[in-house]
Order: sequence, then C-alpha cells, then structure tokens
Amino acid sequence: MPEVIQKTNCTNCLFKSLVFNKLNDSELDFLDQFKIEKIYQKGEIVVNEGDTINDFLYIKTGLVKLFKTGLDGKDHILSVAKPQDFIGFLSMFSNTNYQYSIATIENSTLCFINVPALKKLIENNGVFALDILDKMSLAVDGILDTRISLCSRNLRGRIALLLLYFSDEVYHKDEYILPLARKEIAGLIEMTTENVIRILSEFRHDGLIEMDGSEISLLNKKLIEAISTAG
Amino acid sequence: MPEVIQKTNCTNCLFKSLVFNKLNDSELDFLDQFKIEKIYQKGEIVVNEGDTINDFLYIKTGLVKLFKTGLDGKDHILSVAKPQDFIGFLSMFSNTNYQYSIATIENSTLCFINVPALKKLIENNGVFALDILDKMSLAVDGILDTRISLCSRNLRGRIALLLLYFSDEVYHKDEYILPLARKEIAGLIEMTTENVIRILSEFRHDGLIEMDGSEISLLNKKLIEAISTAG
DNA sequence: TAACAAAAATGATATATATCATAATGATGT
DNA sequence: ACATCATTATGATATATATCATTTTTGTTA
Repeated sequence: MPEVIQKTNCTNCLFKSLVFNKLNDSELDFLDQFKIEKIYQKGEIVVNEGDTINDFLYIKTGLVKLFKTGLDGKDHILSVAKPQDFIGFLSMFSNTNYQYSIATIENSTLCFINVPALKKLIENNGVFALDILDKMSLAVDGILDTRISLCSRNLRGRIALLLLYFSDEVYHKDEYILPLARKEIAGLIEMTTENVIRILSEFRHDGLIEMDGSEISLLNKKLIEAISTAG
Repeated sequence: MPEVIQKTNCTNCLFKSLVFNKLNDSELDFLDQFKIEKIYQKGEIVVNEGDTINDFLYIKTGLVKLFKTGLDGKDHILSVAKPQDFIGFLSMFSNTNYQYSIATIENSTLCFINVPALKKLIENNGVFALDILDKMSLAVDGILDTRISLCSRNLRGRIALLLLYFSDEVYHKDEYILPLARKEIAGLIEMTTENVIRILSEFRHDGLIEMDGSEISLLNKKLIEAISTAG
C-alpha cells in the first residue's frame, strides 16, 4: 500500500507540460477534482491483473514494471516503464480491466486520473485528443520495437540490449544499480535465470562490465553496443 | 502497382460502420473528397519503409503483411493484418515516415484517406476521437499479445499458433491455403526456414495436419491447441 | 517441352540454450 | 548469533535450434 497520498495542484505541476500541455488552466482545474497522487516504495503492487480500470496512471517519478504471471507460474514482464512512457494509455481505451499487473521497482510517485473525467476532456478538446493519440502512438512504437528486437536476438544480444536500456534510457549513466533481480530480468527478456547470471558473469570476465551484486558499471560501451546489434 | 483505382462513396460503403461509425453523413461526404481506393494483386508492395505517411490505410478486403528488412537481409514480419485490424493507425500519429514496409499477401482492396483531413475530423468530433483511440488501443493489444506469446513459445508452439491464427482469425475454416511461403513464415515467427518446413512435416507425420504445398487442413485442432498452449 | 530458378524437403552436424545438480553468498527473522 | 530461505553462482549434461549440404519438387520462361 502506498504510504502517502498527496493532493497536489495540476496547474503547478512540474510535469503537466509533458502530459497535459494541450489543456488550458480551467481544464487543468477540472482535472484536479478527479486526480490523486500516491507515493510508493520500491516493490509495491500498484494494480493486479484483472482489476477494474478506474484511473489513467501517470508515472511522475520512479520506475514500474508491467507483468503477467504465466501458466507455468513464471512472471513475464511486458515492459519496464519510466516517466513519460505513458503506459497508462495502453489498455485504458480497449479494456475495462487490466490485462497485466503493475508493480514499482523503484520508489515512485504515481498520479491517478479518473478515466471518465479524462475522456470528457478528450471529447471536448480535439487538439488534446490528437496529442493523446500522438503520445499513445509513440509509446506503442517503443514497446513494439523493443519486443521485436528482443525476439530476434540471441541471449548475449538481449543482455547487452538490457544493460544499454538502463544506461541510456533510464539512468543516463554508465554506472547504476540494476532495479531488477536476475530472475526478473529472465522474465523480461525471455531466458532462464541461470543464463542471465552466466552471461553477466561472462561479460565481467570479458571486461565489458564491472559488477558487484546489482551494482553494474559499463566499461566498454562500444563493444556492448556491437554485441547488442550483432546478436 | 495497383491495377485499378476506384472512386467510391463513403456514405454507401459497406465497411463504414467498422471504421467510421461515429461520423455523420456530412462528415463522410467531407472524407469522400480526400480518399481513394486501390485494388492490389497478391504480392504487391503498398508502401516502402521510409516513405512519407500521407494517408491513413484501411484494409477493406484481403490480407497484408507489415515487415522490415533487417541488417542481415532477412525480412522480419511485424504483423499480418486483415480488415478491421486498423494497422493504419499504428505510426500515423507518431511518425511522418513509415517505419516498415507493407505488401499484400492476398488480392486486396485498400482505402487511402488523407491524414490531415482525418485529423481535422478527429479534432472536431470528440466522440470520433475516442472511437479512434479505442480501435487503436485494441489493435495494439492484439499485436502485443501475439508478439509476447511468440517470444515465450518453442518452435512447435509457434507453428501451432500460426496455423490456428489463420484458421481462427483469418479464414474461419480448418482448411485453407497458406498465403505465406515457408521463408516468410520464418520471418514472421523468428525461426529458420528449414525448421518451419521440418516442423510442418512433423505435424503431418503426426497426423495433426494434412498438407499439399500451401494447402493446409487441420485434422486435430484440439491437439494443435494443446501444443500451442504448452509450447 | 526443355531448361532453369526458386521453393520445399530431408539428413548430418554444430551451436545455443535449458535443465538439473550443487555450492556459495547474502538477507531475514527469531 | 543461529537457522532458514532466497538469490547468486558455476559446472555437467540434455535438449532445442541453427547451419550446412544435398535432393526433390514446383513454377516460370524461352
């Protein structure tokens, strides 16, 4: 359960330009009545697969994973999402219930916006509607790209891709703490836990990375990129 | 090149209810000025990767494939699309150029609708905007589901999934003519051409299917479904 | 119809990946 | 501080898949 629930003001929100830049002040005021902000610790469940979709979720800060538990009991991670990834748009329009679960993998602040209220704004503001379509389209492009390139890569290529993803897209640093356990990585890039561990060790032996538990530092990014492309 | 170009009338179109059911007659008349219909033979290129996106593409009849040519020279099929799949919505909003190529794999009739005209309608008709969001969302859900389940299946499972896809989603029959060559199937479900052939032969030897060239008939659907689920 | 090219088919072999077993390490609760 | 459990780690082996080589079939064109 989120520990803190905040009532903040959309018009003053640092992030409004990222999501709601096509709305005017009175529209933002309207939205204020229908939104709530929650602060989560790392590792908390935000929604469970099957839950009714009442709110559009927006990640203000932090990192979450979208996942499904398969018939084999293993978790499959559909996507890791960070601020501006607009994962909330994904099944909000096509389904009444979540097709996946969401959990935080970093301390995160999420904004919950009532779906009917949001739909009313879309209906009444055509420019906003087009903007939402743009953002949704971009989000989808990204997820599809990642998924397809995962399928056609070998294990080393997938690990390389993952390391680069966290370095380039999430932390913007060559050193970072992997927010996912080896087992979770396995579920994200569709391989066994043992092979995740094995290949990370391989990369260390080959001088590509330094590694202490979940602390990772990329030593030879050029080569990692080459492996990611060639794989 | 498409052999025939037709000027038809949206208001009388059999398919308008599938795509444009939220538009009134005057809006449909407006659209008429900005659309064109083309008839393609099987195997024709509709758009090339990198082409400027000028039109929203709607599949009236037939079957197309969306594909990219990889660095290795092999084609990777992103998706096979049939009427009502609304693939045209995919990167229309997020990109000015196609991120993939499109070719017909059956004789097909496609409708080309000018993008700025369509956007104007979206901007002016909020209910239509929400409807487009719904359809786009559904299209994406489908593609993602397929992709993710492909990644986590073994070769036999993937072939089973493919056979069922054409049977259940496309032809609605247990006998059909595979519209894709073995090599294309390989590019669609990420395996080698040899293994596609081998596993299809295996399925025939095991009495799961009958096969003569591209004529396929599913003999034991229950078992094929089991293989698809278990794989 | 012959001649050719492409696709389909099959087997042998190499490589990549998963599975199983076992140990070391680290975290958690008592 | 100890027992317990999950995670990380590594090796041995089995299995799945890709690659390479060769033949057969099919379709196309002269």
